[in-house]
Amino acid sequence: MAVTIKDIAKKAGVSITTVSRALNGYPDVSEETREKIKKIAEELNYTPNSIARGLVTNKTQTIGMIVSELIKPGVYHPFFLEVLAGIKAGLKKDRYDLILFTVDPESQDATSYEKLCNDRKVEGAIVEGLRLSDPYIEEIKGTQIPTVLIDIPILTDKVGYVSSDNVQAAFEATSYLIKLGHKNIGFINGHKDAAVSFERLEGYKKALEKNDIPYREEYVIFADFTQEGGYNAFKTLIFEHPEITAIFHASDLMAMGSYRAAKDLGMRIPEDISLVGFDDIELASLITPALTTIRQDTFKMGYTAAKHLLAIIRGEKPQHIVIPHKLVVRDSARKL
Amino acid sequence: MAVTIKDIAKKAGVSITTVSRALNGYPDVSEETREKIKKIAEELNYTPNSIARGLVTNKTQTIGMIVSELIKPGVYHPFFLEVLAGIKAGLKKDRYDLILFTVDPESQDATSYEKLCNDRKVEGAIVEGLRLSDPYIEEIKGTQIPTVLIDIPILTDKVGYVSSDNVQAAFEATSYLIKLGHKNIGFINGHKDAAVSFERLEGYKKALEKNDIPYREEYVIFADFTQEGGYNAFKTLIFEHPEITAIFHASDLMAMGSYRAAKDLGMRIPEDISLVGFDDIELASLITPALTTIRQDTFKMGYTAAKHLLAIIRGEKPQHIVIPHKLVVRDSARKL
DNA sequence: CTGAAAGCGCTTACAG
DNA sequence: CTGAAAGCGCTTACAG
Repeated sequence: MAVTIKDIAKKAGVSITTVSRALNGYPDVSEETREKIKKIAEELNYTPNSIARGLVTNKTQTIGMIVSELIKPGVYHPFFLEVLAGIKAGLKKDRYDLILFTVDPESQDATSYEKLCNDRKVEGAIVEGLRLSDPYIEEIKGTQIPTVLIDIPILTDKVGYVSSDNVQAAFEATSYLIKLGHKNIGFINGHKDAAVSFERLEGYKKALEKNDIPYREEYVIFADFTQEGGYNAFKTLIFEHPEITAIFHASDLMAMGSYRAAKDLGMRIPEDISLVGFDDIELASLITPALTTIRQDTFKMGYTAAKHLLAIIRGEKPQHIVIPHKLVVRDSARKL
Repeated sequence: MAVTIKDIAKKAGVSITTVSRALNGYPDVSEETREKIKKIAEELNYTPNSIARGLVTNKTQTIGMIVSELIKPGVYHPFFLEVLAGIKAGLKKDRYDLILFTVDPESQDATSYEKLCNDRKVEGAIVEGLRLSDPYIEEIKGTQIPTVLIDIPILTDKVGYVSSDNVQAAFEATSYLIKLGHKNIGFINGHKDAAVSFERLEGYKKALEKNDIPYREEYVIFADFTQEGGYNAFKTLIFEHPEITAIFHASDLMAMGSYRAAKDLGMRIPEDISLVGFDDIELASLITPALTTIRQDTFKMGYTAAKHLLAIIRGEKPQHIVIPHKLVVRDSARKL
């Protein structure tokens, strides 16, 4: 039904070998023949069968994107879309296509990471949103499939990763609060199943330390990145430690929870409590008062991840690539 | 390198034909042979080469998802993620994989719809976010590729679509405002490049008509679904028609723009102006006052689109499938 | 510059 | 119940 090189060969009166070579731009075809073949291909509206080509070249021009818990309100998903757009942009020039896999820890399908990738013969994969406890993590550490992770620190001879400098970002956010005069600063962190949580905690501690403010473990709550989690954490923090005047959050969603909790408790932002978030989701600039937060360049993360994956596929050495972030100062924190 | 049926055949001392049949569950293989082959396949950690299979069966177990303007703040993208999750869920049982294509009108790549699909030999496609003026629209009307559109009304022998009942939804939203006592009701609509805009306008008109309220064209502004668009439209509406007491919006994002504009103008919601949105994005329940809006079951839209596409691929007749919506009453509209 | 042939890893009549 | 063979649509040494 679909037109093949055989049809073109017949019509052009040449062999399929020549057709293949002409169409693929090999130099050893006379210009005349090439032109004729190209014209016929055009006329017949020929589309090469990528499946057949894939079978022989063992290249599929496909990379896999593996996302965990796609719509659960989790770590990365507020900006999954932008990362995705970045990836697509990064793949475009090399004409790679993207096949999307979604997994979730509960029903991991008993499909191993390698199997997932091999089934579809993807040439490499970008992985996002995996929890540290996910079995895929261990597998990826040992895989030979070119892989780039987003926000998950694994570096082997085939696996690299892209992330913000979470330590530095948290350091800046906390330092900002300190500069405003705050000393009793709470930290509503993400869950312990995300690498970024530990990195951000480290940055938070560093900022305190640098300013000679003692670290108090009870000022830190591991929530789960969600609004609900932030809501509860805020209440706990404020009830148990009313001396707290500012809170840094490891996600904007949790900061939103704090907004709601503050409102419930009759506290005003930033008059009664200063808040800083992390992510700069759309909401952050729309809410009143607008949220001061860390903006990650998520499009660039995706773009860079794609480009780096392509490089690894070409044989380059995997790296950890850091994407710049930025503290966006708005109205949710005040000078003490 | 990778293990093939040949390896299994050799090890089992049978032909590759038998291996293929045993592994694919054909009945005409002795249980004994089947068991042996299965065990060996397991041992060798065999993964069938889907490319090779695809070449011979001419089935790829792949469907394409085509999204336009992925990260431009557009019509559908606030809930792209949920639709996507729904699609993945709908595809899961039949073990179809999803390949994601992003297109945008400006750089349509000169790649036709058919070409896009044929290149990757997808068995069908789900299309979302296309503008009515997109050239793909015309192509899709004539395509033989099984296709399901989201929110774009095209129905042929191979193409079906899934949408909310936008007329009814807009009717309900407007009627709700009328029931609260509002008579001068503005409508900030989406752009004219979306089918839903016309449907929602129709529903708005119908509600007015049913309640003997004359339709006034100047109360309707076609914005572009974005926050910025809503912001400007709100100001225009309020400046030119200060008698307006309520505004229905064709997207929550535009309603957010109205929130901001109202604030700038020193108007309180809902005391001075009642607002109703459309979509029920996450923001809607988080903002103060919480936004009354139409919730679309976007996960279900995706799920249904996927299931319906599979049905079309199996030869069933395409349909227009309506996904139920719901008016979610919150705090942004008051009784007059 | 061009073509015949082998082969990628499968599936599927066909024959036994 | 099993196997030999053809074929899916390409690419790529190899030979000329």
